[in-house]
Amino acid sequence: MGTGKLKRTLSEEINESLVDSDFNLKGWVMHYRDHGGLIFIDLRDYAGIIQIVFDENISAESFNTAKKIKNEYVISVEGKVKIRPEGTENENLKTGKIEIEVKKIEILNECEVLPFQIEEESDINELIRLKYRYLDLRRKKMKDNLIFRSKFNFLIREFLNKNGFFDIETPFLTKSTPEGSRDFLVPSRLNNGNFYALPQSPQLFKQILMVSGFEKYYQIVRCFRDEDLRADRQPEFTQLDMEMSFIEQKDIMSLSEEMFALIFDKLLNIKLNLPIKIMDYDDAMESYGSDKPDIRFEMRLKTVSDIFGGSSLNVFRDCLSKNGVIKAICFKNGSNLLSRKDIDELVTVIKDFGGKGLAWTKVGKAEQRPKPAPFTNSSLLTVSAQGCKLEGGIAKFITEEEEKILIDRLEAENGDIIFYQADEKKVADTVLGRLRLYLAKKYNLIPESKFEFLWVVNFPLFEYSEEEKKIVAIHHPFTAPNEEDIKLLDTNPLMAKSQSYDLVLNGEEIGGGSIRIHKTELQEKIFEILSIKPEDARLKFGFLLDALSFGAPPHGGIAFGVDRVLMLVKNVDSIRDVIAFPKTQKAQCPLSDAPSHVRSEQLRELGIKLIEKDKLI
RNA sequence: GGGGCUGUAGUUCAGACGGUUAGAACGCCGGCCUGUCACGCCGGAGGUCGCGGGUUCGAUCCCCGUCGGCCCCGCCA
Repeated sequence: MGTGKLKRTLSEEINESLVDSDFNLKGWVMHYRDHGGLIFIDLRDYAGIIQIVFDENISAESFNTAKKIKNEYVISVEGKVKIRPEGTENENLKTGKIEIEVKKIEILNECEVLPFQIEEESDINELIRLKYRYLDLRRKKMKDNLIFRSKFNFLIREFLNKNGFFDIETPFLTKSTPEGSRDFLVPSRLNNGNFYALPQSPQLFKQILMVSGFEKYYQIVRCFRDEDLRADRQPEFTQLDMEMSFIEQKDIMSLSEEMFALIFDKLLNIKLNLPIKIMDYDDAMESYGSDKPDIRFEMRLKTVSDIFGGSSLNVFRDCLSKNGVIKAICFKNGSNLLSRKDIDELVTVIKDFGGKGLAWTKVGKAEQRPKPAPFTNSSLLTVSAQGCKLEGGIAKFITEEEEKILIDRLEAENGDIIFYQADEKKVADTVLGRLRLYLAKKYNLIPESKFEFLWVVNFPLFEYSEEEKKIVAIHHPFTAPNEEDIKLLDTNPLMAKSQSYDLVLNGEEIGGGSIRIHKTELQEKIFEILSIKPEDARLKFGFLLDALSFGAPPHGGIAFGVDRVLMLVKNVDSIRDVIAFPKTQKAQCPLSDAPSHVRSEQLRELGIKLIEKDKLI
């Protein structure tokens, strides 16, 4: 007996108004409850779950077939929609007020015993999840994530199409792009000894499309980087890549904002406050010790170098004499949250962050008490005008005057702890910035349900690389300097700021872009500063330089990390949970078993001979 | 390249000073059950304790190595 006269209906389409109508449903057996003379099945299709009932008095034949059913069998049933008997409704199900009384059933496919249960509450080992990813993706959470992703992509395409953008594909088999990461290489059979590189991003091609006159380009595109993996890094990941001509930084920013506002509104029902806040790179580093500040909480870094000009503390004095800085953060209520042992452990943490040590003082309530005799070693000496005093740690090296200004500047109150870092500016900033995040995470200072966007702008154009002993580009070598900084290129290029912008969400960089250089002369000057020889530039990306010389319009763009945005928005811990078929930390795919050996003929065709790694020169 | 956590039944986890037969829950198999919904009840099967070596009378447990998974640093926008 088969089903099939009726058109298939999805579980979500069935409701109480359809009582006594006949429907055909197809799907997977989620739960199977055999009560002897009555069998219940929770049938799952992609849209949801509905209960179906087999009663031997309604259809003995169906009932007998149903006896053979096990979990995850694929079935097709025909039956009537019935209101459930009073008292047997299931409030946890959208379809919990009704059920399907089955008249006909067909088993479309059976299912082996599962390696893990589909709706297991506890976390299954990720290796097993990935090996049986098709089963993992049957789980509601994973399915929801991927369906959300699909809607997200659709909304973006719709929005950009409405705004005059063209979706144009760019090659995957291409030439190494000038961004910093390691390329995935693809050997060429027709050109033995030569290799394609998979694109780290479509950077050069999208600029060339601007030269071609498309004016507005976008692509939701795979990018490849052969670097070590992290929870938020996969070797292949997806960017929303955009480029526009005759445009300025503020236009790209406001378009991006509009797009995110639409996404948050339509998909999450959250209204974003536009415009998104903008912060200078320098301010971000100064106040948050990071170029991607998490502004969901305060605890800003403060420079206190001036206070300690004449400090009796050797570490501080030495640091200042070497042109270093002293920075501090105030950890609200830290004295109560942290034991002495916790504080000591933070010193180890700080060293992992690259700091030399960690100075601290507790903030206590000042008491009216007689001043101790001079030359005592008590740390309870000082009393500030704010009714607070510093105690413990380095307090004994801090004068009353210093204390007063410190407490003021850090807005410290009774019960707080102040942490200090004395080092060269960049180190002090980043170390304290990381401590800020560490403490916030550990002591739950971050409002989890909040979404805080932030633009970080005015990045330096260059930085000096100690490793390479030369000036390198912060963004990429096609980033345009700020107009007013062009003159600095000849005098002090490291001071020049660029027309670039990063979009940060909850302390994670989710996108970045820049206005590009569209004049050959300026581009050549940049190469010169980067010590890239003209012949090397030609070799690597001569085709872009050529293109720029044929009437390139002013242009710029931005790219967003789709996986990361989805990870944040869906509040999952890893981008693997928003990617259908991700790889393990060793960049392997347990499902397909890639990467794998290839046949020797394949290698011969490619002119490739394998040698053992330790025999490499 | 480095640091941390981890690997015991199909799954999630217990476990022991180094000492009889390594446990639980869920799943699986068999049986019973007409209102369940993570159904229930009765019975049963299921283990190279990741792999290799060492110490020991004896190792799942201790030591060394190795492989895998996850998190992080380096690396990477």
